[in-house]
Amino acid sequence: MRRTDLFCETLRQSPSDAELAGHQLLLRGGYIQPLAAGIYSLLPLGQRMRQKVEQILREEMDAIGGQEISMPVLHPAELWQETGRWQKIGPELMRLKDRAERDMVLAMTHEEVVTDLLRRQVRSYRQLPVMLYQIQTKLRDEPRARGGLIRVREFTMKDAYSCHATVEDLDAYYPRVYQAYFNVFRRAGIEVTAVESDVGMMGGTMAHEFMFLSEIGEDQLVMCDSCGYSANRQIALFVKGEPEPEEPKALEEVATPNTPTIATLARLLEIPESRTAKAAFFMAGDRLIFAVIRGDMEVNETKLANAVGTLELRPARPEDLQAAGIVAGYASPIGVEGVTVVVDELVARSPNLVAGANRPGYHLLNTNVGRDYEADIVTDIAAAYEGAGCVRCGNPVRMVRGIEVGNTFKLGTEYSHALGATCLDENGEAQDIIMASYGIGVGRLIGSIAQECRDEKGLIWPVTIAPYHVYLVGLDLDDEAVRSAAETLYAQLQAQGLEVLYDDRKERAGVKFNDADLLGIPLRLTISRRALAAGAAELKLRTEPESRKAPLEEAAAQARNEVARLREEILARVRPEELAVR
RNA sequence: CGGGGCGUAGCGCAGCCCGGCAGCGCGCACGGUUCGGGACCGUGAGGUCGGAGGUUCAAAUCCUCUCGCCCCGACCA
Repeated sequence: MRRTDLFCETLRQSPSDAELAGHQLLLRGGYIQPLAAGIYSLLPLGQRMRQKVEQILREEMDAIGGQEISMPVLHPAELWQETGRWQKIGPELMRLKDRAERDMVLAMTHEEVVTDLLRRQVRSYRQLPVMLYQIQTKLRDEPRARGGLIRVREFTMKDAYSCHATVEDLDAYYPRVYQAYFNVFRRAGIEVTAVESDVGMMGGTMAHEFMFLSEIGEDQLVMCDSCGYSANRQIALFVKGEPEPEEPKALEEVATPNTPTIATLARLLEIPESRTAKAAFFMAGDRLIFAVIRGDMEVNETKLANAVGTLELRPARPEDLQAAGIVAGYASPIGVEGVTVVVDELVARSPNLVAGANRPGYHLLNTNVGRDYEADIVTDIAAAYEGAGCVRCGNPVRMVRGIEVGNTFKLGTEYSHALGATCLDENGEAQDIIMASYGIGVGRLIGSIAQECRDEKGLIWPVTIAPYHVYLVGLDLDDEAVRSAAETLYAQLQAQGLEVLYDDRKERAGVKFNDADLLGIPLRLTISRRALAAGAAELKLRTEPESRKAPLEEAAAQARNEVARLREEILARVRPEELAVR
């Protein structure tokens, strides 16, 4: 491709509404163009990268028996009503009506449709297993799109669905997808960390997230350097330690003016925060959830939501508390009616905690679960924190941030049961089909790589996904001899099977070099009067500061070898991976 | 949805308080000089000042409403 023909305008300054470095570079390099918040066009360079990533995805999915299909983006609402997600999922699901006023859905994922396919097509266990995948547009009305391609409202996702006659078959297959996922990310040039995760709106029994570790990530991960335990903070378990055993003492009210927080309370009473019980309030629909946790810990909302069996948990507002007669800052479940009390298991086994007296300015000493109040649910609802004890080995864990670039879910029979997708087993009995779903966000992956693979001059793409292999800089092109040598080299490079972007513009050297760096093409070749005088082209890796001379007649072959070497370097990272489990 | 910020030429910004000709840099077009890491000189094109309403002799500027974009939080895969 000649630069004079390429639809690509590079910017010297990045648009002011771009925050992340990777996003800025994608904009400056002319890879993407925003249309609205979280909605982007891919320009030719961006589209080429998407195709590179998609090709890797196809190869890896095909290698584990995947068959590519294409499912609609527009769905009738009935299908989503059948699985209950029409009701369960909030405004994130895009809904619309067609001209006949029928409710429709813009797909955010495709479990419903693929399960509908199964119930129409599959009758016997002999037709299973089957792995179907597609690379398709997804729509999610994110409350807050941000970070360029990292978090968008419309995006391309590779989603795959495996369907099995037995749980054992799924269990045997799942690790193959897991391995294929690692292969995909490594071939695309990045390392990810797989962690066990919450099943969230997908439902099901086991899930992994493939996290690209990055400071800009929005997910928090718990990692143990000692034993390798890793989990999303949403579900991370940890060791809470044993409270000192103590005989229950008599309840006692004390005046504690102006101590609405645990910190002020502990200071006033001169006790550690761990000797207090903290109340936190959430709404599950119109049900008020009264969560009780030890004063030195935080509530993990995902654990709490799972405990009460809801997808929609939101912090309670002052008016919610007022309606229930709860005094914020001085609340405890003692004597409070009409709410769901969820007590962290650590609180349940900690004697004599200080808790609110349910009137302003007073607390109760020596509260004990079971004696002073009853819990509707006792379970683990505490959030892991930096330095908490690892659940597996007890050593302190570390909190890191990550971007979820892929996920895998064992769905079980959640969808097949709801939609009646069954097959007959060996005994001629109808069984719900066992399913799993697997996603990888293509744009998010590219955005993550852009954020990671760059320097102060611009992007530095892994050769496996770079839009072009070689950036051919032609200088002094008004000199006929140089121009003809450049044209010849351009043709030779292509004849070597290389993808070449040939900068034949009437620009000064600095402009072309800077553009080459900005665009992040792995290999740069320069041909100029000076180079020609030496009978050579100059060859430079994007990652190296200096160029070297390559005799003209060898230049194309050397370039091919360099690209092959870069590719092998990346592919050498592909290796077997053990399933991460708790 | 809560808090904060910003909408002026393709991009980056000034002008707004204190109302009075719509500006600067980059980019773009043309001419010339340059020519190996974002050159220089000259000429030029390009703007319903996000939109609507109001105040005023007069609004980019003041007031009201509204739309959009960004950041933090809430939420979410």
